[in-house]
Amino acid sequence: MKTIETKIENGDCLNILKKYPDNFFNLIVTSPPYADSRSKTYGGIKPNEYVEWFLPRSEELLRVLRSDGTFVLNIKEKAVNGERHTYVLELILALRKQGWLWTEEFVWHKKNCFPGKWPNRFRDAWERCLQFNKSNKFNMYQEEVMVPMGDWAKNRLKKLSNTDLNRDESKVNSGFGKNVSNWVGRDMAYPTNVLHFATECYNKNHSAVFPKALPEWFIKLFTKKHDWVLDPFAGSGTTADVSQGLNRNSVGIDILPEYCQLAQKRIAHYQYRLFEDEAQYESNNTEADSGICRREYT
Amino acid sequence: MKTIETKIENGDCLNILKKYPDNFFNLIVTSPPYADSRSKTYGGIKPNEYVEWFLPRSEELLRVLRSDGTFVLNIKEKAVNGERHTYVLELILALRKQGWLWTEEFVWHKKNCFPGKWPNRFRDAWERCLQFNKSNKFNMYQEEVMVPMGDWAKNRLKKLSNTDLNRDESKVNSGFGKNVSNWVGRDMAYPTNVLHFATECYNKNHSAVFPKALPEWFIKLFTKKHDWVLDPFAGSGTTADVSQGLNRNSVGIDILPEYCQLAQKRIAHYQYRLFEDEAQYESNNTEADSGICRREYT
DNA sequence: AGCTCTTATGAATCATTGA
DNA sequence: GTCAATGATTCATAAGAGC
Repeated sequence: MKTIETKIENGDCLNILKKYPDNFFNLIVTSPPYADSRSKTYGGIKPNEYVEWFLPRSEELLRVLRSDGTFVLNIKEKAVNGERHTYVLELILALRKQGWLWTEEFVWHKKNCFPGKWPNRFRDAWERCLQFNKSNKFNMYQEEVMVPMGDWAKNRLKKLSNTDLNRDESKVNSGFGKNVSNWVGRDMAYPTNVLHFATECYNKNHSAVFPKALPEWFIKLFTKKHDWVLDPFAGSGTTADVSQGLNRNSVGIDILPEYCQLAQKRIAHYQYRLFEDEAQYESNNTEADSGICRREYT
Repeated sequence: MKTIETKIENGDCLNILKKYPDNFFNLIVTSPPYADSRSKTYGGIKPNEYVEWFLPRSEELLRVLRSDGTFVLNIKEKAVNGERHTYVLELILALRKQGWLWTEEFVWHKKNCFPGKWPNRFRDAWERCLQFNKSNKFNMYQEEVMVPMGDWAKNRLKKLSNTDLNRDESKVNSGFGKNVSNWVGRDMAYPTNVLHFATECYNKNHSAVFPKALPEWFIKLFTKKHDWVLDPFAGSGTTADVSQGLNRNSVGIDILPEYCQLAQKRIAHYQYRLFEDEAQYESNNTEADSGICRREYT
């Protein structure tokens, strides 16, 4: 029986990370503050200053990441003066100069993107999930994110409506039945580099970052149990929460005390639920208060 | 009834375009030869030389495009030595320096992408469709590409609740949902910047996989009938073919004579079919104008 | 368990107005 | 003239309640 640690630390990751040794984390997955958004609540970095702001922090990330580990960066540039800003492109180029390998770019398709209408632009329904590595020998557990084909097909068929049929030209033309026959006999399929997740929109009083499904997918793909996961811009602690649920150790850092408190509460809540479920749980409030949360694993 | 012109020209677009006047085309949509791929069949440009090769040609494109026109570039970087190459990012930055505005990046999600398995990479299921403009006052006919609303709308609009009327401002006080009655009776919605098209894989002898649905969508969105469409890397002539079918004038340029012959044949065939089925063709067109769906949701 | 119906809200963007 | 705040526009999802 091993213990899972879940730490929430308050401060700028640039400073906090100094405490951590080289080559420690197996995965860094984060959604940093986007340029020029939430300027009131999150210290708003200007698009033109974004790369300059980011690089010292990514330098620390490069140090604490293991050589077989992975860094996943969820980000999307906004429209400025009718154009997409280029700071994300410049960031990718700068990170490569810093020593990172730009291994892959996943697309997160936001199925329920924000509504709106403009004369010269459609709604933005996707974000980048940039994968960086220190070496091209990195750990990847592809089987852990395989899609069960049978269930998927069952669900898909059940939910199939006439609107779906109208929208799906290829199904109409090529015959849906023919495709179904392809699925028979195959249980699991590997995914692609396009991820389809909806943003979470339940009642929340803080600005949501990414949906749990997003870090969950990358944690499964790039780590195994008892590995260490870092989120240097933790926000309300989604990554730490998910890591705990998947039996991964994790560290979440955020500069705002309010967010750290929220994250702490999420983790504590989880601990409490566990406590109820399992009688032999040994309570350790001292550590929980100091930002460490232990979870049993059998 | 006016005449639609469809020209196929053999040669390097860098030279051919010199014949064309400034501010002539309403839309340029193309899928240029990707760097380092198809090197045997298409004169393979090396990734490191790609920007340098592209810029003189895009200079001509900038000249022949009208100031209210749009340039759509379908492209995707390949993995080189385990990394995504950066030439597309560099190209975007270079095009901006050349005077283009980088207005938007659409994602083309390839639903039936090429099968395969690698130890450190999933299948690549998306490509970029980069939108560039000469000014932020460009023509966009959004109604032409509207899609049916989801099933949710049917139930949602049956009864207007009071919460719809006073949606409280959670983060950004945007006064949302003030007039839900606007939705009643609507059955079409505007699309997003994520496009779901299947690749056409029936013609194995052409190396370019450019499904008709892709240029079709952009032609409908950015041009009206009798406008001029250019594809400077026409390949087998998909853009010209589709333009003709949508009653747009077009010019397709390709450096390979074989491709030009293929394209020529496609157009002739189509013309013949047009002549035969004129009545039916007109009616189809009316339907298309009223919003037949070419887009899929997952 | 399942299913239907209700309801809140999400890293949005542009045009206009005001300082 | 540049920058900042405000108003207007809008779609799809999942939690939760009810049956």
